Amino acid sequence: MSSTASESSSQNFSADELPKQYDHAAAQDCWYAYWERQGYFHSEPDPARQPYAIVIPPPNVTGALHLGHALNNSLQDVMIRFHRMRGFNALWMPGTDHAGIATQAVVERRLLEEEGKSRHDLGREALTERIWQWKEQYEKRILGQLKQMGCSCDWERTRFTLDEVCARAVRRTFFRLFKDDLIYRGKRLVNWDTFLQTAVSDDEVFHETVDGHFWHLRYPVVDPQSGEPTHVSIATTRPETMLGDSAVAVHPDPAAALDKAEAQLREKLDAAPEKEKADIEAQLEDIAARRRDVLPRLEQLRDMALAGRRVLLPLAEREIPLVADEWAKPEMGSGCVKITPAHDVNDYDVGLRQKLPMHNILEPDGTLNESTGKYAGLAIKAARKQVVADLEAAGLVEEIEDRKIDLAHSDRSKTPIEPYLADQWFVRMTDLAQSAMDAVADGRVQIFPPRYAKGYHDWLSEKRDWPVSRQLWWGHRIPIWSQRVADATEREALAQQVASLGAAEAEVGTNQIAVSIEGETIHVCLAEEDAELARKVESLRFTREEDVLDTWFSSALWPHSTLGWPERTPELDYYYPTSVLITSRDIITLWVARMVLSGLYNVGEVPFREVFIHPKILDGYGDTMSKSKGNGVDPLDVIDKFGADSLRFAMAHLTGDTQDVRMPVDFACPHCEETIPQTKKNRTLPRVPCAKCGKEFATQWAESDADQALPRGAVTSEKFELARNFCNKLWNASRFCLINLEGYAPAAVADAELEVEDRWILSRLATVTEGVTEALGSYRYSEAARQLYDFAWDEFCSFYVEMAKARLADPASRDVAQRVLAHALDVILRLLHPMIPFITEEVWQRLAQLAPQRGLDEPQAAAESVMIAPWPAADLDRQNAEIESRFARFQDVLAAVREIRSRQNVPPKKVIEFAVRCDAATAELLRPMEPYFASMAAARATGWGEAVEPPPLVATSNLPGLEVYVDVADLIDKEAEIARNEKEQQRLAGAIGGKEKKLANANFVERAPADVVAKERETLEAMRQQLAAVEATLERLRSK
RNA sequence: GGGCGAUUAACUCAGUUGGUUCAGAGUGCUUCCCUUACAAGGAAGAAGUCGGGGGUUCGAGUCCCUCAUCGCCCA
Repeated sequence: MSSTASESSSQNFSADELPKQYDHAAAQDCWYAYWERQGYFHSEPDPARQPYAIVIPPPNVTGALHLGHALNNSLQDVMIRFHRMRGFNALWMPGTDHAGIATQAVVERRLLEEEGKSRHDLGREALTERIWQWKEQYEKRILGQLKQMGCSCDWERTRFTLDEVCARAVRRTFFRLFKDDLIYRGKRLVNWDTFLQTAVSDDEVFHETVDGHFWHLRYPVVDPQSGEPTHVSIATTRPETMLGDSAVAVHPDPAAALDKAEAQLREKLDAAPEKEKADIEAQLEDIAARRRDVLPRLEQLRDMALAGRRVLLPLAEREIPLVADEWAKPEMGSGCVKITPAHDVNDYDVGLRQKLPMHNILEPDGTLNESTGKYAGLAIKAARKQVVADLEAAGLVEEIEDRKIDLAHSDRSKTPIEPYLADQWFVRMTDLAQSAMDAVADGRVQIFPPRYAKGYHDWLSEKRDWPVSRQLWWGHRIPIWSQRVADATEREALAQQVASLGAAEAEVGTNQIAVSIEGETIHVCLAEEDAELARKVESLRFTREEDVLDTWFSSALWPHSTLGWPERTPELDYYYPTSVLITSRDIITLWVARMVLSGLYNVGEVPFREVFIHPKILDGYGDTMSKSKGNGVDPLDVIDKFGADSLRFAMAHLTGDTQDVRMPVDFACPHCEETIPQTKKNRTLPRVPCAKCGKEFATQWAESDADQALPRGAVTSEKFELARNFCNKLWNASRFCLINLEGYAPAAVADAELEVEDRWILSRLATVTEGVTEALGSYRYSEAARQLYDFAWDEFCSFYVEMAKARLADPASRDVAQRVLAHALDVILRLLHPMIPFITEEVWQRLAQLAPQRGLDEPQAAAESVMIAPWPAADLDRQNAEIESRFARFQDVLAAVREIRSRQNVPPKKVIEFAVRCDAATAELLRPMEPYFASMAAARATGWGEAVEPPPLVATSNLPGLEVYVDVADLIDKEAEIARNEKEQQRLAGAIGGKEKKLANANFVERAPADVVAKERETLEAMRQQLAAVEATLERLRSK
């Protein structure tokens, strides 16, 4: 449907050439290619212009984009296009993230499902080769999706977190950290994914409550003396871990602990609502009982612990100490607790406090290791069964309780997490975290909405060291080579050798090689990917670390790595710090904080001046959208059905500053287009019947051949209809303009030539331009969208265009009307372009064919594309409060006439007569609008002013200061009019009573500002007049 | 347990420094209209004790306290 800009020639549009419905698909293909061809997306450093830069939060190559991405990227594109139009040299840096564990997990899972192979069957090289293939496929798909959404990224600069440029930045950063002694290796308890055989971060763990058991076990006391217990009882949900126990703990002061627990319960009891009191009281009784029955025994055990007594760990037949530690809770269970430092987070802390040995009982694959003797090789589940059986045989199982257990699962493999002691590389965070906190505290980085700064600070202030190693094959391999040596002498010798080896090109401790000593281990870090040097290091019997870096390590560098750091490129000089980062709140800590600290560390400057955190989209039930729930909306389905502009406008329209927004989700029936609300029930079915046409369609769950044979029902939302309808409205208003611009001749328009409606629309246009500019400038997207929606629809379409019709038909007034119309449309298109780029370009290009020069003061050639047109400046001289209030008067009277027509059921085509009683000034204002009452309400005015007398049988409408009479003698529904007036009488009487009371209140009159009081008096007076008019009308109606 | 958000019409949401006739929009619903830009439209209508309670104030949807419910994050 679109003609390209290049073939622009003056022509006229007839109604037939322009479809009544906007064809989004055609416009999208045409104009995206055009923009790309013209090079509008590309940005080069240009010191003469001010830069505006955004780096994309790189989407994971794990899968296709979802609605959250659509939101995130729509908002970025709005900002980029807005600033590009404002004259900034705008760069949007695109790219994707290798998403280490997530991507490897997906590929590994497919490998297992489709070929029955594990990654070890393939080997490192072959597996990463597979993942690269996956990456190529998805990167292409993701970038294609962004293009379909209209994103104006600089594709020539597309990066990938694992490409050479990013790799170099990662390598250099790691090396610097290493050299600055900010990298160290340590044993830590990590969340171990036994399926993927890697540590996962806390953020990659989700908790689920499952049915489990609580095993109460007995450990024999070694050589019990008389009066001492022969056994201690402990309880566990994971009995197999007892093989790794290092101690049994009892509280050092059980009496005090019970006191404290009791005090807390009492406090809770006082505050608790009635229904919870009984429960708390029961707990208090339990504590009292414990004080009586259990406390003496615990104190005895405590004394035994202090005396260094031991218990015998069954099965392992190992003696372990009784220790006194506060982790043991006298108010719970037996009051004693087993301590397994290598396999429980809390126990790990106890282990450190009590200096206990840490017995690791697991192999990385989740089987028990050789230290467990006869259990070695068993998987956890089997080992558990065997351990329990053996303990039962030994008579050491007291009781087995059923219990709900909170079990951590890996988000990646969906298998249970095992706490596991492993060697990990860490980044020391103390100073780095502080630098990132300072940057936000002193405003170098501003976060919007500001409340999110708190979470950022709280998280950073813990300054927890960052575990950066991942036991994966997909990622940046850690550039460290290590070797254990026998003693200090050997260590010195080796260090010398490393030094000499580097000497040819660089020296140890310079910018190529760095060395650190950890006990008897020497670590060597290389700054560059240098196969030659690496070989030399390896020839000295150093072996390279197998692990790769946490994905976030490379993402953290994104704002400067994409600009070429560590090279000091012109891009880095010019675009860094970037302008804003637009992202969602779940990665403020994971990503934003780390970008700030690494930017400061590497470049010495923050990565961005501002951060905008946008809401998260939930479905109508408040659930997060996800494929696994079946409530995920695919942006491509939305684009297909509603168009990219509708998707984008809807995204902007819902972006306020709340933390999430709800979007009720529907199925779109492929047979009849009907939307069928999605319920928690039908969203998991393979096929769903349409509520309207009754035919069935398939969902994402369709598996059987029969189900898959059905046409697929897309998941969408009715929320997009608002945006689609708006685009269509804009299209049709544009269509009207295009059809009526025949013979347009650009010329300056003098103020004297302007009609009331011209001055009104120009005044409103100035205000809206100002408002939208301000709203976008402060990330108030929904505000900007709403202002534009209301203005374009309710003011431009409903009034200005309607009123232009008559003027366009009259040769005497046609020219000016055309010029103002073209100008107004021009500004509206520019204001809307950042949100709805395709349709605005489509119209812009067509408009150019009829009206290549536009503007009122001094018509000028329009830009060749709206994308590079200048952002409208608010013409504040055109703002005119008097015209606006005068126009509002007209709108009120028009609405009153229409309302009377409607309530009296006047046939649409019947012309009615009306008169308005008002003061002379108002009459003067309204009289010139008479033609518009004719065209917009089929009403002929018969009189204006104070002298107007109501006809005998009349329908009325009372407005403050004026009264509208419609002569409907031949068709009046008298009773309805009486009823309506009585209701109005009541309402006014009530309102007047309230006002009178308020004004009689001395407090109000004295303390409220004078203008407020005066206003109140005025309205009271107006209301009294209205009441009098209503009463007069009633009297007339009743007397007839 | 700590922090943060939300609670306004049947649904999804606006409501910017407390102040006019301020309780609004879109969807849905009701009535009418295929009127020469637009039925993805036009004209009109019904519909809400602004979650509960307390407080500050002449005046509270708006500010403060508190409770309830839902949700998110952190430990």
